[in-house]
Amino acid sequence: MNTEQLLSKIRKFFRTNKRLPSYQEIATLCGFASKNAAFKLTQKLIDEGFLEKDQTGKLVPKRLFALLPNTGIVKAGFPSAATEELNDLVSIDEYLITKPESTFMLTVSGDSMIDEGICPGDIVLVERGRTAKNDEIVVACVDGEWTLKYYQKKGGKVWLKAANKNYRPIYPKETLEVAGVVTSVIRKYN
Amino acid sequence: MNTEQLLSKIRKFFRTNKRLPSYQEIATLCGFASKNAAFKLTQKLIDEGFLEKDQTGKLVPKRLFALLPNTGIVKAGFPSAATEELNDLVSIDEYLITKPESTFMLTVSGDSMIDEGICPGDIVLVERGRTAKNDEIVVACVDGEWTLKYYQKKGGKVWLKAANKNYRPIYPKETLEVAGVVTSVIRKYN
DNA sequence: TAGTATAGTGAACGAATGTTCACCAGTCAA
DNA sequence: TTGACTGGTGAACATTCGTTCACTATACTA
Repeated sequence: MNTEQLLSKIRKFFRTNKRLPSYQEIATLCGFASKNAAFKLTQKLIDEGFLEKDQTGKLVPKRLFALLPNTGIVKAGFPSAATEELNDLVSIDEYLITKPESTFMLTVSGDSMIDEGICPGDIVLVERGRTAKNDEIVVACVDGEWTLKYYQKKGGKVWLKAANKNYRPIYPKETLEVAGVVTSVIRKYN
Repeated sequence: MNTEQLLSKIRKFFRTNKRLPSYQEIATLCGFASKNAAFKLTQKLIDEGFLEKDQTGKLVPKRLFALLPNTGIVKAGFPSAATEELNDLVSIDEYLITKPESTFMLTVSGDSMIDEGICPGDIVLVERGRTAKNDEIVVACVDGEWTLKYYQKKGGKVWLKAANKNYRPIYPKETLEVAGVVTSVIRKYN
C-alpha cells in the first residue's frame, strides 16, 4: 500500500461518507490490522501536503472535495481512466467561490448578455460589495429595476451596456446601484 | 437558542472547519455548559430533516455544503441580508454532479459551440458512458480528433453539428466515438 | 553477510466521542 | 395551585479517538 492508493481510498470514503475517515477506519479501508499503520501512512500524505490536521488531530480535507479530474484542453488529447488517479482534483465550490460569505447565486432571465455567453436560465455567482471595474459584468438596479449588464464608467459618469446588439446602453435617470460583480456563470443541462 | 440559530452556527462551523462539529463543540458554539443540551437541540434538527447521522452517530452534512443562497430570478426582486439565512442553500458540486465517479471536466478550446453559449476557456463537465440523445452536446472523437459538438442521429447515421454558422456538420469518415455527454458549463471570470 | 530502511503488528495511554439518565428552573395552561 | 412542558445542567457509561512505543518480518544495500 502506497500513499497514492491510500489517497484514492480516502477520497472514495470521503465521497460516500461526506467526512474524512478516522485512523481506525483507514486501517480497515486498507486492510491493515493496526491503526498505527494507517497513522504512519497518513502522516506521509500530510507531509506531502495532500491532507491537513485539526488542532484536535482530526483530518481536514484540503483539495479533495468534489474530486473532479481537470484534464486540460479538449483538443490536446483525452483523459483516460489512468489520468483520473491524478492528484489535480478540484472542487467546483472551492474553485468558483473565494468569498462564500459575500457570494450569492442568481438565475438569469432575459437575453441581454447572450453575446457574452450568458443565456436565460443560467446561474450566475455574484460577489457582493466589490467595486466594479470597467467592462465587468454586474448585477445592478437602475431606476428601480434589476438587470445584468456590463459596467461602464468614464469621467465620473456611469452607465450599463448589454452584450446584445438589440439592446441599447442604459443611462440611469435617477439611481444606479451596483449590487455585485458576476464572478462566474453556471449552466446545467437537463 | 432555537433550531434555526443552531443550524446557522453549525453551518458557520462547517464552513470554517470543513467538517461538522461534535456535540461538545456544538455546546461551546451555543454557549451551553452541557453536551446534552446540544445533543437534544441537534436531534430536533435531525427530526426536521436538516441533518443526518452516521451509523457511528457522527453528524453528516446534508445540503449545507457550499452554502450559497439561491435567490430566484434576477428581475423578481433582490436578495437582502435577511434572505441569506434561509434554508435553501445549495452546493454547486452537489447541484451539478450527480455521478462523480463518471464525471470529469474539460477546458474548452475553439468557438464551435459559441452560439450555445459555450466559449473558449469555459469548463464543461462531461459524464462518461451515457448514451447521447439527439441535440445533446457531446465530447467526441471523429477520425482521431476530439471535438465538442451537438450529437445528431437519424436513421442509424450519426454526425456532429456545431453551434456556429461558420462551421459545417462533421460526418465521420471512419470512426466516431462519443466519450461523454456535457452536463454543465462553468465559466469563471478573472 | 551484516546492516539498515521499510511496512506492518499489537498493546497501551489519556482524551474526546455519542448516548443515557436523573435532575432543576422557568413558563404556560387548566 | 397544580401539573405538564420546555430548555438547560451535570454526571456517568462504554466506545472510539489520536498518538506513542516496542516489536517483527521483509527487502534492499553495502
